[in-house]
Amino acid sequence: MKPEHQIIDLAKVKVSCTNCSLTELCLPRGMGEDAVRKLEKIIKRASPLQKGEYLYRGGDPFNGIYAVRSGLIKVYANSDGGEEQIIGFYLPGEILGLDAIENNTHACFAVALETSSYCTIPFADLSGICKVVPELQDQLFKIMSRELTNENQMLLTLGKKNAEEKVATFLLTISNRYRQRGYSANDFKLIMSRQEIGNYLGVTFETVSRIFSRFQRDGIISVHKKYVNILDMDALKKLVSGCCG
Amino acid sequence: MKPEHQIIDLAKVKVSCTNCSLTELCLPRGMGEDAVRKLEKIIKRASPLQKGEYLYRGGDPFNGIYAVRSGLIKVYANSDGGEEQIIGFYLPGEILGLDAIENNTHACFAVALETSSYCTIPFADLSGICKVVPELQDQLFKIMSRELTNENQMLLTLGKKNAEEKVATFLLTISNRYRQRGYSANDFKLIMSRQEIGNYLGVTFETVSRIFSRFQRDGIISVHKKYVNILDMDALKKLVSGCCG
DNA sequence: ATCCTTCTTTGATCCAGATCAATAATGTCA
DNA sequence: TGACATTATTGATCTGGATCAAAGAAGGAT
Repeated sequence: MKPEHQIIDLAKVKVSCTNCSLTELCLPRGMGEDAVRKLEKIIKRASPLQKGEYLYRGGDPFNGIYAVRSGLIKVYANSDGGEEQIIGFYLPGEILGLDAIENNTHACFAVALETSSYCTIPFADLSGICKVVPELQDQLFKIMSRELTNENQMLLTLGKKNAEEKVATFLLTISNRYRQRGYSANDFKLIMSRQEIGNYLGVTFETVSRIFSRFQRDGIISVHKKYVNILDMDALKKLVSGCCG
Repeated sequence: MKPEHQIIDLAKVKVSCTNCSLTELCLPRGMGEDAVRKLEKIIKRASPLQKGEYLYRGGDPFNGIYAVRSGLIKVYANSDGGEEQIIGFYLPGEILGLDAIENNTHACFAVALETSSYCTIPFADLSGICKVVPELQDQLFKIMSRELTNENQMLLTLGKKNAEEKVATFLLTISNRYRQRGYSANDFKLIMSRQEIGNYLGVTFETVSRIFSRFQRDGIISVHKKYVNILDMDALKKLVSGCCG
C-alpha cells in the first residue's frame, strides 16, 4: 500500500540544462539547443537547501529568479497583522521569485520543506541576458503569464469553492504536477503538513484532516499519514467541477 | 456631500502616450522619450467600449495586451461549474490580458462597467517589438511582476481575512489607486455593484451592504448608494492590519 | 408619466467550517 | 530507551457569514 519513497525523491544533482531531466518543464522548455547552451552559461547552481532553510525572505534584495531542481519549496506572504498566507508549493522545474522583479526586493518568503536543490538565473542585467539569448525573453513572458493564470485559478478556488472542493482541487493539482514530472499521478507523498495545506486553501488543518478522512471513507482516496493513493480519480474530478459539472 | 461625478470621468480621448496624462502610471512609466515615441507607433487606439461591451472573452485568441485609458474594466474567470470569480477591476493606466500570453488564448472575460476607452499593444511579434523598443522588455517584466504581487496580496485577503477586513482592504486599495490618478482618495464613486464587490472579495452582497452600513454607523465612512466618503482613514487602516497592527 | 427590472438595505434563520478539547501517532534528541 | 515536542485524528460546540425573505430605491424603456 505504501508507495516507494524514491518516486518523488529527486535529490540527484544535474550539471547542465541539456542533461537535466527537467528541461521540458523548466526554463529551457521549447528553446533551441543553441539557446539552451547559452542559458547554461548564465545559470548558477548552488548547494542544496536543507529542510527549513530559506531561499529568500521578505525584505531581501532581488538577485535573480530560481528554478527548483529537486525537493519542494514553500512560498508564503506575511500580512501586516503577522498572519501567513502560503502562495504556492514549488516542484522541480517550477520557477519562483518572479514577483520580486518590480520592487527589486522580495516581499515573500521561500523555504525548503525537504532537502531541495535549485538553479539561480541572475537578473541583474536582464536586458543583457535576453540579448544574448533572445528566446529567453519570450520564455520568461510565458512563464510569468502562466504564473498569473495559476494565481487566477487559485483566486477562484479561495473565493468560490467550499472546503471539500478546495481539498479535491488541491489533490488533483498535485497529482497532475507529479504526472507531468514522470511520477505516479495516483500514488504520492504530501511533503507539506495538514497545517500547510489548510493555510494554502484558506481552511483549518482540522477541516483538511476531516475531509481526507471523508474521502477515504467514500473510497475516493486512501491516506496513511503523508502518503496518498487516489483510488477514484473521476470522483475527485467531479467534486472540483461543482454540482453541474 | 455627494462628490462631483466628473472627478472620475476620464472619457476624454488622448491621442498619444507623450500627451497622455496616464503616462506616469501606464506602460511608458519610467521609459525615455525616444522609447515612448517608438511605443506610440506600435500602440493602437480603438473606439471606446460601451457599458456591458466585452474587450475579450474566454476562448478568444490572444492578440495583444490592453491599457485602460478611461472608465473601468472588470476581469473575471469562470469555473467548470459555471461560477464566476472576479479577478480584478482595472482603472485607467492599468494593463490587462497578460495572463493570455502563454496559451495564446484568453481564459478570462473582460467587460466594461462604464464607457471605457483603451489602447492595444499588439503582441503578435513581441520579440520584434522589444528589439525596436528595448526598454519595453524590462517594463513588461515589471508590470507582470507587479500583477503577481497584487494577486499575492489578493490571495492573502481571500485566504486569511474576515469579511470586515476584506471590505476595508477593498476600500483602501480603491482609494489609493484613485489618489495615484490624481483624484480624491476620500471621495469617490464605486462603479461596480455590491454584488460585484462581494464576488471579488469572496463574500455575499448582503454582507458587503451590512459592512458598509456598519462602517457608516461607526463614522468610518459615509455611503450614499454608489458614492463613498472616507471619514476616518486611520480607522480603516487599523482594520486591515488585523488585531495586532 | 408608468411599468418593470435591477440594485440595495435590513431582518430572521441556518449551517459549514471554526474553535475548543482530548487523544493518538510520529519524530527527535539525549 | 524514554521524555518531549510536533503532527494528525476525531468529537463537541460555537459563530461569522450564508441563505432566505421582504420591502424600498433607482434607473431604463416606452
